[in-house]
Amino acid sequence: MELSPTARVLLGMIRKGRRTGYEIKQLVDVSTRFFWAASYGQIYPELRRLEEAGLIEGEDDPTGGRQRRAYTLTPAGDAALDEWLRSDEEPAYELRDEALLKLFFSGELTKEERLHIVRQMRARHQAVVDGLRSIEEVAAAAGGATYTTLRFGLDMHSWAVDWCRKQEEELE
Amino acid sequence: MELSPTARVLLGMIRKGRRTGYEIKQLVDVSTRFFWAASYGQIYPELRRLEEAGLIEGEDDPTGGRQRRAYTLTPAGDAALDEWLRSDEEPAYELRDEALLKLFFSGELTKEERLHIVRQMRARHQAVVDGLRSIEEVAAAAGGATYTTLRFGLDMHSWAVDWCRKQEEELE
DNA sequence: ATACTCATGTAAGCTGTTACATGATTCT
DNA sequence: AGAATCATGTAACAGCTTACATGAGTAT
Repeated sequence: MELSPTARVLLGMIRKGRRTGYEIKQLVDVSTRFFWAASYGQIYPELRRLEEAGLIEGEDDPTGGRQRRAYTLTPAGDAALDEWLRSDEEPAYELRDEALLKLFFSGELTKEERLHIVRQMRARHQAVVDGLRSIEEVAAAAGGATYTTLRFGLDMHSWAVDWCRKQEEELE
Repeated sequence: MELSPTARVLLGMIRKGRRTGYEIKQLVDVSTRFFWAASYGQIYPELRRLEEAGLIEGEDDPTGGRQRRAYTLTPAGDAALDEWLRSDEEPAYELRDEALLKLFFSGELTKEERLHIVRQMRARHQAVVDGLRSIEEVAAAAGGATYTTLRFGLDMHSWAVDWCRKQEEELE
């Protein structure tokens, strides 16, 4: 059972506990967002597809008159998630960094302009560091693999901030 | 003049010298690929659009009976490239790392299985390091901004390799 | 001969975002 | 009363990859 990119994060989040599409979106935004984003436009249609495929089971669960549908994994969904987690295929890795592209083409710019690009780049990484730090305590309490990945993000973007600073010093 | 993502790399590559679509693809694959990829399916249609928009100028330049079309920047294209390079907008940054997502959801796996994921992740980063090292000498000779960005890639993925190794030690 | 590289291009399909629409509940 | 949050969903569009098609020149 080949899972779509969004299906991977949905199954993973649902295994952590019974979830609605809305809750999954909130969770993604405070945890995997920096290396695996998802939007409502992907989440809701994909939840329907996964239910049709028998990997998850939805149950209407309104709060008052407000509609709500919560999902749990079926045994097939549980197996599909494990199969993906244990698969040997080379995991996808994709990066798109506009600041780096600007830097690549900055050969004909002045020193000040190049410096400006590096500062933009540093600010970008710093913003991610700040965002991750603000949720670090919660993640640290949860501990385990969740916290490990957050640490990776924090350490990597901090490393990038340092790299930019060094670059700025060289240019000054 | 708002440039499409692919247009940015095309204009930048063409400013470095008169180029064909094929040459641009080769160049991208040995330079920006690790932070900004492009495929033929994007390159050729976009070259046509940029010519229609008056940012580049194409000239037929066959080698024997083999068709070939080489492009140069128009003054408008040159200005558009500079405008983008100097713009103040927050540069886009996007990362999609499947290994990290697996790690995030690895809470219910055994230690061996988690170790396997980290090793996959390390191999992934190591492959990029190897790829970049193989072109390092050429880039170092060219020097300047081109080499700086290659160094960033080399240093960042080397850092990631080290991070994985530490993680592996902790798990062993 | 045949395989590889040079060279251009398109069609189908997948993935994703953005913007919008709808409506209920809760907080100030 | 009005704003924010909870909650679901869709339509339009943007961007990209893959696979294929075509054909010429070059190296083995």
